[in-house]
Parts: sequence; C-alpha cells; structure tokens
Amino acid sequence: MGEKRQGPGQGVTLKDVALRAGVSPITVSRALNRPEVVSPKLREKVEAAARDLKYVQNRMAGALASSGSPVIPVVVPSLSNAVFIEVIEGVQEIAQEAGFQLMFGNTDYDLDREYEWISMFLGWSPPGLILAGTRHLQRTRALLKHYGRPVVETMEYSSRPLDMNVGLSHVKAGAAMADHLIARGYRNICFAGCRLRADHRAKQRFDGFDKMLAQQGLARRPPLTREVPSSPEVGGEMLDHILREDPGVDAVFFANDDLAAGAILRAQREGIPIPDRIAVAGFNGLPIAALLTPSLTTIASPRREIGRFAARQLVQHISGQQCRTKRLDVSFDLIARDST
Amino acid sequence: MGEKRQGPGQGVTLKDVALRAGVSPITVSRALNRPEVVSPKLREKVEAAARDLKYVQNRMAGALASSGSPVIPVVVPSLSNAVFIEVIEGVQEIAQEAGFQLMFGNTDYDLDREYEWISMFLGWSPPGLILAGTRHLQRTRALLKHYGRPVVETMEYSSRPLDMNVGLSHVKAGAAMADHLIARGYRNICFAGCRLRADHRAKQRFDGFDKMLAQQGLARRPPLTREVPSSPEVGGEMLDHILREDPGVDAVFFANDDLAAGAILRAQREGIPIPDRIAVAGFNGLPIAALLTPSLTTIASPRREIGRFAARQLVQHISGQQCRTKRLDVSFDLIARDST
DNA sequence: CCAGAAAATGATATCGCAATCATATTTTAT
DNA sequence: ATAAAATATGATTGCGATATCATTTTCTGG
Repeated sequence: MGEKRQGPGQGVTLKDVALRAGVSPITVSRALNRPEVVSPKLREKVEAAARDLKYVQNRMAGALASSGSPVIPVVVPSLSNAVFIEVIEGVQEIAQEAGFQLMFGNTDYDLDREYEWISMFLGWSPPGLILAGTRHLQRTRALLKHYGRPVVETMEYSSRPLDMNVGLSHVKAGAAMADHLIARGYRNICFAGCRLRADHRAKQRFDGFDKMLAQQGLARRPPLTREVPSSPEVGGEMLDHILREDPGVDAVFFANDDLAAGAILRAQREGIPIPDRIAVAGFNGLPIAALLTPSLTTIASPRREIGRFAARQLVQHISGQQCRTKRLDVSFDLIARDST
Repeated sequence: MGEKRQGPGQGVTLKDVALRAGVSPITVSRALNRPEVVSPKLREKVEAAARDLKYVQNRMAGALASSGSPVIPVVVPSLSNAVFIEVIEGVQEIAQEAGFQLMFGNTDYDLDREYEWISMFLGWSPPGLILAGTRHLQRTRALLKHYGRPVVETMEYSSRPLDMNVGLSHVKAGAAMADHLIARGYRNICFAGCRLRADHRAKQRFDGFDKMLAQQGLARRPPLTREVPSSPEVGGEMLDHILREDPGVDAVFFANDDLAAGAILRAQREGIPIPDRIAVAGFNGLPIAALLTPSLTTIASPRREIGRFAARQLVQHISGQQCRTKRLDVSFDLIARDST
C-alpha cells in the first residue's frame, strides 16, 4: 500500500518483449493470447523474446483493458469443513481448465461477513460468483442484483434462487433420516448439531426431521446445540450429555458426520453399545463413516458434483451460451449402516 | 474472455461518484482511502454518494495505478489434506486483517504445476508469495529470483531457503518416531506412506526414520507405498498387506494420521489387537488421533502457527520492516499414546 | 488585518494491456 | 496481370484508479 512508485513498474512488460522481438506491442499481445492469428515467423520470435525475458502477463492491466477479469470468487462458510473443500475441488477442476482463477472468502457462517466479501470481490470485476447457501442479507441481494453478474448459489436447493442454483433439499434429507430411524423402530429420537442459528442447512435438516417426527406422532425434542464449530470431540461430548440428561433417547441424528463419528468413537471407548443402547446417524457421507465400528448410517451428497455443476453452469453462462437448466436439485443417498 | 466491450465498463466508477458528490474524482479516491485527509463535510458527501450508487472500488485499476496488488498467492500440494487447510487458515487470519487477499494454487504434488501457478501468479503483481515446501524446479527458482518478490517457504525447515522459511525438520521428526518405537521395544518396524516420490516431506520422514534404524542396527525395510492419495481406506489396506506379507513386523510408522487412523479402524473391525499384535504410529497430530481406540501415537506440528508466522513475516517484509529472523524452525511434539 | 504556513482540493499524467480502426502485405479469382 | 478479398501488422485510445505536482482555501500569529 505505502509502496513508492518505482518509475516504470518493476516487471517485464509487453513493450520490453516487443522491443526485443522487433515488433509492435500489440503483436506481442496477439502472439501470446491468440497465436493462430500471428504468422509463425513472428510468433516464434515473440515467444523466444518472452521466454528470454521471463515475461509474465500483467493480469490486472489485461483485465482492466478488456474490462473483465478471470477471477471467480467463491464464498463459503468454512474452509476447515471437508464438505466445502470438496465442492471447491469440483469448482476448481472445471474453472481451471476454462482459464479462470478462484478467490475464496470464508464467512464463518456470518452473513455480514458474506456481504463484505461479495462487496470486495465485485471490485475484481468477476465474470460471475459462486456462493454457498441461498440465505443472504437484503443488502447482499441488492448489491448482487445491482451488479448483475451471474451467480450460482450452491449446497442447498432453493425455490427462489437469485440466479442459478445447484444443491439438495436439506429439509427432505432431514425428513428422510427421521423416516429411516422410525422405520428401524426408534421412537425417542433427538437431533444434535452445532451453531444451528448460523448453520442454516443444518437447521433445515432439523426442520425436516422435526416435521417428520410430528407427522408420525412421535415425541419432539428441541435440538441439542453447542455454540462451537463441529468436531468429533464435541460429538462425543454431546452423546454423553444425552445419555446423562435424557436417558430415554434411543437414537441421535447428528447434524454431520464429524459429530457422529466422534459419538461413535466415544461410545466405543466407553463401551456403550451402538446401536443397542442408542443409535447414531450422521450427515455428509464422509469416507470415514464406512470405516467406523459400527459403521455409520449417514446421508451422502454429491459435493464434488455440486462444485462441478456450479462451475460448468457459470462458465457456460459467461461464454454466452444459454443453458437449459438454471436450477438443479441433486439427489442424496441415505446409506443405512450398522450404527442404526 | 470473448466478451464484447460495452462502451464504458459495466460498473459504477469513481467518476460517477465524483459527479454525484460534486467533487473531483481524486477527492473521492482520497475520501475513501484516506478519510483523514479530506474535510468532514466533503467526506460525508462522498460517502453518501458512494453508498447511494453502491460503488465498489475496481481493485485492478487501483493495483495498476499504484503498481502493487493486494493479492498474496498461496501454493500448496493439496487442498483435501487437512494439514494444508490449517496452514492456510493461519495465513488467512493474518493476511486478511492486513488487507491482503489470498489466491490458491493446488499443485497436486507436481513441481511442473507449481511452476505454472507461480508464473501465473506473478502476473498479479503480488507483494509476496507463500509456498509449501522447499523443493522446486530450477526454472521456478530462476523465475522467483528474477522477479525478486518476497517468498516464504513453509512446512519444512530448510538450510538453504529461497528467501524466508518456516517449518520443521521432517528428517528429525522421522528419527524421533523411530527412536520412540525402539524405546518401546519394537524391533521390526516398517514405514508406510503414499506417493513418496512426490511427497517429499513424507519421504524425509522416512529418511530420518530409516537412518535411525540403521544407527541402532535394526533391520531396515523399504517403505511400503501406494501411488494414490492418502486416505483411511488405504491405511487399512496397507496394514492388512503388512500383516499378510511381512508378519514379522511389530510396528508400523505411517506417513500421516489419515493412514494410521485407517489402520486402527481396520484393526478394530478385524479384531487385531493394537499394539500387542502390531503397533501403529502416525504423523500430524490430527484431533481424531486422540479419540481412536487405542488412541494414536503421533507427532503434532503447529500448522496454524506456521501459517500465521509465514503471513506475519511476509506482511512485515512488505511493509518494509526488517525482521530479525528470516527462518524459523518450529518444533514438533511426539505424543506417545496407546497405539504404541 | 495581512503575510506566510498549513490544509484541502484539483488537473494531469500514467500504470500495462487489449479493443478498435487503419494500413500494409499476401493470397485468390478472374 | 489485376482487382478484390483475406490476412497480418501497427497506431491510437481508453479501461479506472492513484501519484505527483499545482492550486486554492483556511488557519495562524504578530
């Protein structure tokens, strides 16, 4: 920021390459960006000069001149959660081969911070944005609408997306798990998750779950929550808490596999038989779920696919192709295992 | 890329705000960037105008004009590995509050791809870069030297870093674990890890481990490796493989906790007593290590700290402060638990 | 009340590149 | 061989902001 300007910037510029290759700057630009429109002879000279000088294109000047940058901002609630990482990897895969560059913003489940990130990212003239979730502040919506850039909301399926949308219905997923537990004969089921006020999708799973319990005339319990990030430790602690405070509970639906895995490991250590004393289910379908003893019942979602779809959608939209579907409701898989 | 220019770019510009506020563009720039040098009256008018128009600063124009962007590239081998995520979180924490923006490059342990990323990132005129590892192609070194930007190499401690460096000695860590296993009475110890050719740090742990075995006159075995990314599944499979093919082995040092955890889960499922039949150790000190039964012996490294230090170092260097230490050898913790 | 200093504001040039339009060169068709 | 079309190259301008320097306004002290 407080850097002193150093006469001509510090790098090798197009002009330097042009000088060395004995052509005009614009020819260099063309030779490097659209080699096919430049004669092989010149192209070669230019390439050699660029190589010799170790020229790298100044992306900011490029973006400024062509009024459009190759930056796609991705705004997620958390990086430490494997779930988002997988989505990001899917996005990366597609975006990278289409020549785009990702920037990440971590909101820590805070909608104000989401606004800040988006506002900042708009300053990069992004050709489009990828967001996690469909819940935003009013002023975030206004800002996005004002700037009119393509936006893909991911992770959860919404009936009224801002623009494009790919995800699954967490309400349905929650209901499906309730259904499963009821079918297996459990009658006193409780939901446990962290930071439910902030984690809207976990809350939606609870809502679906709770509604199903109500529909089936079963006892409903308020969700057990902790105001810390999810982790196996907390999951174990929550299981303990439930066994102690509400011993009638015969099954727990954890908001995610981290918590559920922690519960299973804790039970194992303490010799609590699962699912006989209490059943445990999770959500996400992390690989570790299959390896636990007992193996963990969970709901798998195609996260990498979600990322890929989001990126593909955006890239298509950017390149002007009209895409048939602006919304995709990806399905989920309830994987019934030994823990229930 | 193929976007048509749309006359004046599509966003609100400084000029628009200036027009609305009835001042010159440069005053707007000042009012927003260094409010203290503008009179309160004008500042307020400008701020109101900016708010009304939903102005967001064009970062690329800003960076171009001041010849310096706020982008710090971070190049890591993998995003799916929790280890790098933690380093990144540490970096983020410091970088963000200093007003910098991170961009990530994922090399998948490929040095050529590292070169590509770095070359690309240099086009963003970054004030500095953060890399994982100290092993690079010759042309990568040349490029970095040519551009002379501050660089922090992280994760592993090197005797001859490019510029700044923070990390730990993986050779020593490997030796420490060998030491521990020997002290506990194991005599037929084997090392198991994935993609050792690419994962230089895992290889270094093996080297340290192997050297220690040699020093103590114990039988040395070639490392067991798989050419797939590490995962609990693979760890379980490797344990099986060892028990079957080399039944004399009484302890396994896995290259990381993912593999080791998988081994423990597998053993549990198959009723193989750990550590009685075979001991298992890991590396990284992931939280789950403590929760397994038996709990996993591992080596913890201060990853978040590494990230923080790297970022702080870079920020200091950028702001021109001379820092005492250009290198930091962070220590590691061997946490002896029940699995050995 | 005025000279001189300090503070606030503005005009202009520039960052590095690509879009646009103009010009030179080659190719093709007749 | 020559006009017309196609291709290759170059000159100029502008993207949106900030640095620099110039100017105006406000403050200070005698």
